[in-house]
Amino acid sequence: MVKLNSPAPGGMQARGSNRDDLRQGNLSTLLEYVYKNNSISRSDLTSATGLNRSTISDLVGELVELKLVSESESPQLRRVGRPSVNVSIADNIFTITVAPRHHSTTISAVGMNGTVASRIRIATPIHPSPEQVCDAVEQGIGQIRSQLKKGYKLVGVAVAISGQVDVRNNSVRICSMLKWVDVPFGSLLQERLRMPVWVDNDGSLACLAESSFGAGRGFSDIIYLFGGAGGIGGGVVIDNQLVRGSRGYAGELGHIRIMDSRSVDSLGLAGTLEALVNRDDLAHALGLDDPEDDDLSRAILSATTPRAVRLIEKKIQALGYALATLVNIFNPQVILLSGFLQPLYQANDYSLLSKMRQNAVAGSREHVQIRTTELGGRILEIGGAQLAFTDLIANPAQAKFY
Amino acid sequence: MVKLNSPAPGGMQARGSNRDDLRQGNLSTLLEYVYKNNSISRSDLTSATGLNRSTISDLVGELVELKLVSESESPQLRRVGRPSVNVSIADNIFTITVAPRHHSTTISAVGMNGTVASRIRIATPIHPSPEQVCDAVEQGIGQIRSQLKKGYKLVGVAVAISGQVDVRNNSVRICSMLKWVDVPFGSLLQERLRMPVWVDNDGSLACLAESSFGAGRGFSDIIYLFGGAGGIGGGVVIDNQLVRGSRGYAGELGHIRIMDSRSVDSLGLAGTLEALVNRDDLAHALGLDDPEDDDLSRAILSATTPRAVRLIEKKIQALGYALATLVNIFNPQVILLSGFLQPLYQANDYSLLSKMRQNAVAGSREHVQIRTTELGGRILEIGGAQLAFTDLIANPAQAKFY
DNA sequence: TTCTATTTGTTGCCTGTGCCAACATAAACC
DNA sequence: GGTTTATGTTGGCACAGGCAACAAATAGAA
Repeated sequence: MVKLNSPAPGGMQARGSNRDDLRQGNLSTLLEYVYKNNSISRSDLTSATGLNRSTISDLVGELVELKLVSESESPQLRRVGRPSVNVSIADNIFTITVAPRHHSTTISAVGMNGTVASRIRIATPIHPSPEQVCDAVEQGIGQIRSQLKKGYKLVGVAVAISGQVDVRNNSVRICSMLKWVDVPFGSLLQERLRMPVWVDNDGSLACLAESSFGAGRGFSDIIYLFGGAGGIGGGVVIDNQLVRGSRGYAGELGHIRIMDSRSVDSLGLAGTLEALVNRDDLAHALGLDDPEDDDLSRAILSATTPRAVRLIEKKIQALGYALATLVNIFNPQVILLSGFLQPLYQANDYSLLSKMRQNAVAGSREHVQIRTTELGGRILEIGGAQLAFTDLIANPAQAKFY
Repeated sequence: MVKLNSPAPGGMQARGSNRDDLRQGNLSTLLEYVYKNNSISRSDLTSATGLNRSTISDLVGELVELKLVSESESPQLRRVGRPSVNVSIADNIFTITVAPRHHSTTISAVGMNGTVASRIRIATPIHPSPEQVCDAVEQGIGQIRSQLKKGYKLVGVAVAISGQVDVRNNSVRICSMLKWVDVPFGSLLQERLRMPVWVDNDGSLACLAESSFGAGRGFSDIIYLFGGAGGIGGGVVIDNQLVRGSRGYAGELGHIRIMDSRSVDSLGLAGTLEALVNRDDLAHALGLDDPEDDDLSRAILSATTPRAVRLIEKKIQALGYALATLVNIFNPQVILLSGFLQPLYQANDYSLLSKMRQNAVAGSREHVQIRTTELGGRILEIGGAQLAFTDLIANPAQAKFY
C-alpha cells in the first residue's frame, strides 16, 4: 500500500498524539482500506486493523455520516455465520486530473471508486502558455460538471507534468514539452478554479499508480521506468513510500549516466540512459516514422534486419547498465518497465537480466524481478487521483468539496 | 531526526491504533527527544510535542519509573518563571558495538548518553572465521562488563560489517574484508551471547550517525559517501528515513557505473565510481605507500607534481559524475563526503561542484550542498548505538536488559 | 524586602475513545 | 426446528490526555 507523505513538515520533529489524533488516524486507516479495496466487509476491516468489532462499527458509522462510504448488504458468501455488512467507497466523489501536452490538454473526472467517469481532450495552440492551459482546464471542468450525475463532489485538481515539478509549491521548474520555465502553475490554476490543485511529475504519478494498483501491487520497494517520445522518466518507491526528494525533483532516472558517449539526452547531458536508449533511434532503425507505441512495440519484437537487431541489443545492454546502477543503489524487489522499454525487455529478457546481474552487487541482484506494467492509458488518471485523494484520506473528517 | 523503521512488517497493511498504542507512542516520542538531546527540560518537551503539561508530567514520570531517564534540578537559566525540571537520559544504559576488521575486532560500550565508555581491540587471525570473531566479542564483552560501573544495563550488540548485510535476518551476504560469504553472523553471536544482536552495513551505520548527530543534522534528504582502503561505501537518507531496500543491501553507492573503463572495483565491476576513484591510485601517484588517512589527505591537498595534480583532477571529475547521477535520482539537500573523498573535495571544490552541476537536472542541482563529515573515529560506534537503541526507543515499556 | 508578573509543576475532574461482555441476529449445517 | 458459527448491537468500563485552578519558583521593579 504505497503512500504519499502528507504536506511534509520539513525537518519538523515528531509531535505527540492525543485522543483526537487517535480517532482521526483510525478513521483515515479505515477509509484507506475501503479506498484501496473499493469495497470491503466490516469483518475484514476488523481483522485487518486489529480493532474491536464495536469500534469498527462506530468508526464506519462516522464515515457513513460523512458520506464518504456507504454500507450495503453483503453479497452471498455461502459462509457460516451472520453475513457481514459491506462498506463501499462513495460513488459521487471525484477528482479532476489534468495532463497538458504539446497541442492538447486532457481533463478527466476520476471517481474515488477508480472509474474514469468522463474524459475530455481540448485542443490548445502548440506549446500553450499556462494561461491557455488554464483556459482549457476551466472549459473542460465546465463540461465535466454538466456530464456528471447530480450530487457529485470534487476534491480538487491533479496535474501531471512531463517535467520537473517543485511539489512544495506546485510550480513547474522546467517542462520542455510545454516550453515552460518556472511557472507557478498550481497557484495560477488554483486561483482560477478556487479549489485545491496538486501538481506533480508524470513519472512519479505513474509510479504511484502502478505500485498501488498495477504490477507493483504488494511490493514495498519498486523502481518504475517509462520510455516515451519525450525521453525516459521514472519513479521510485522505497518502503511503501514514493521518493520525492527535498523538493520533488527526485526520480529523474533517465538522466543517470552510464557510459562515455557523445549522444546527449533531452537536457543535453551526454552518456545518460535517455541519451543512449532513445525512441527515435529505434524507430529510425526499424524504418518507422513517428510510430504509434503499439507499432513500435511490434516492430521491435519482430525485428529481423541485422542493423535493427544490433541496435536493439545495444539498447538492451545500455538499459541493463542503468538497471544495475539502480539495483545497487536501491536493492528493489521489482523493476517495472513501461513504454518502449517494455518491448526491449520482451525482445530479449535474458540479455537484459544478465547484463543487469553482471553489474549489480551480489545481494541485490539475486531476488530482483523485472516486470512489465499493467495499467495502460489510464495510468496518469489513476496516479493523479491518488495524489488528489491523499489529503482526503489522511483527514476524512476535514473533507471539503467543490 | 533520522529514523530507522522498526522490524518492518514486510508489505503488511497499516493497523489501527488503540489507546495503548497512543500511550506507547507518546512515551516513545518523549524518550526519543531525550535521547537525541541527551538532556531536555520538561517545558521544552511540552512545546515540542504539543502535549499538555500534565500529560508530560505523567509520561516522564513513567519513564523515570522505568529507569530510562532521570529528573534533575534545572541549570540556572536566568529566565522569568518557575524553572523547569530537566530530563536526562539514564547514564547506565549501554550498547555493545562491534567492528570486525582484517586482523582485529573492536568492541565498545556506548552509553545511551553518547559516551564511549570503554573500547577494546582484540587481535584475531587474519581473515578471522565467524567463530573467531564470536570468541573475540565474547572475550571483549567480558572485559567490558568488568570495566563498567556497577548497575549498568546492556540492550544488545550492534555489528558493523564492511560488506553486504541482509538486515532481515542479520546475516552477512558477502564481506570481502573478512572473506565471509553467507554467514548468519547475527544468529551465531546471538546464540553465544544470549542477547539481541543487530548487524548492518558500515556505510549505512555511518550515514545514520552522521545524519542524526553530525554534518547531516537538520537535513531530511542526505547522501553520504565514504572513501576508504576497501573502496567506496555510502548511505542514503530520504525523508528522514535510512534507505535500506528490500533486504538491506541498498546504498552500494560505490558500484554505480559512470563511464567506460577497464578499471574494475573490488567486486570486479568496470567503470564504477569505486573503480575510477581509487585510494591506491592516489597514494601511488603521490608517492605514498599504504599511508594513513591524514597523511594521504595532506598529500592530496598539497600535491604539486603535474602527474598527481592531473590524477586528482581526474578523480574529481569522476566523482562529479557520480554525484550528478545521485542528485538526479534523489534530489537531496546535502551530500556528505568522508574518508579520502573529503580532501578531493577540498582540493578543488569548485571543480567538483561544477562537474556535478553540469550533469544534474535543473531543479535538483540548484540547492544541493556538498559538505564534509563531522564525526571522526567514533562514527561507527555512534551509528551502531543508534541501531541498537532503536527498539528500546520504539517501545520503552517493553525494555529488556542483559 | 516586598510585591508583581511570569512560567512551570501539581491536582482533581472531565471528556471521549476504544474495549469488553452479554445479547441479538442471520446465515449454514444437521 | 435446533445447533453451530460468525457478526452486529448495546451499555458500561477503563484510562489517556485535556483543562482549570492552584501552588511554587524565579526575575524584576518598587
